[in-house]
Amino acid sequence: MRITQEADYALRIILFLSKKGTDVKVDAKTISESELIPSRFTLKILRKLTKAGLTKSYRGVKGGYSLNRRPESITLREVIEAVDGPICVNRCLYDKEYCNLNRANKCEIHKALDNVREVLIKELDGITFKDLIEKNN
Amino acid sequence: MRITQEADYALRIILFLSKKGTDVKVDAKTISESELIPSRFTLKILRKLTKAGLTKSYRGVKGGYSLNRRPESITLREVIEAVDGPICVNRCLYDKEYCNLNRANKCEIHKALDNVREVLIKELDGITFKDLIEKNN
DNA sequence: AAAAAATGTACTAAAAAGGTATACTTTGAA
DNA sequence: TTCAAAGTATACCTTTTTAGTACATTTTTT
Repeated sequence: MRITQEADYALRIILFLSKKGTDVKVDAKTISESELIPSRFTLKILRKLTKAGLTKSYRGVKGGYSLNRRPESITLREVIEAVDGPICVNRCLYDKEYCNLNRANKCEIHKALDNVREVLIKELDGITFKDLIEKNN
Repeated sequence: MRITQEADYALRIILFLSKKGTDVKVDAKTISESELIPSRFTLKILRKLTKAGLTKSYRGVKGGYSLNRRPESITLREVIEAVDGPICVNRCLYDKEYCNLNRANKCEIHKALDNVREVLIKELDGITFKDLIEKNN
């Protein structure tokens, strides 16, 4: 029932960039040193974030990364999903093949967990990086 | 962000026993066959549930398991926690040693995830096995 | 006393998480 | 016009967790 360490790092990276401002470019080394994330791993995560359209990358000397969207439009959910894949409380719901009862649509447990999942998503979608920056003041 | 397969099995076991009624004793083999849970694994899970006070066990010939509490008093949360341990969205929050930033109390990400955790717990605590049985009708 | 049940501990295999290595491409500046 | 500092892509490796099994023991009913 936990997000991965990788997603936690990703949230920290996006928060870091949000604090810098949308058009500020920062290189991966600076990010990894500021947030204490292993440097190769930082690059890997940034590639996922860039692929998801959350960050922009600049190659070459003086390259780096910046936010690709405004902090108020980025939610916790998006960042977590960019790294960990879709939010999901129970694998049976996400991957019906996996359900050894094949009752996914009838099973009361699964229906209840699906509601829990919706509540969770709604909550994660309700928190933006602008919210997080402002709380800081 | 998922409960384990083991917790999913546990929920199914408790639902199964809830449907039988509080004082009905069922042996592990019957449970495992009805719910398609590997038989040794069923026993292992039932031991955790018994330890947590959710089920009662009877040894010897004609032994088995029954619910130890009324379905209206057992929540999704309790069953999940009996098997997977405490509900936790981010390991840093649960295990402060683990947080490589050591900012757990200041970090806005962590504060936000802690709120998410509370929402999640509240939701899981709000659903009892009586609710699940009744939805079935 | 034998059989049918649960218990306890330890083990193992497979999958996922977390992180690293290597070879490559792009770009700015000397 | 090259070279160093950045990012890219793919593949690999190690550790931890998950999922499940094995085996010897204990309890209880018939």
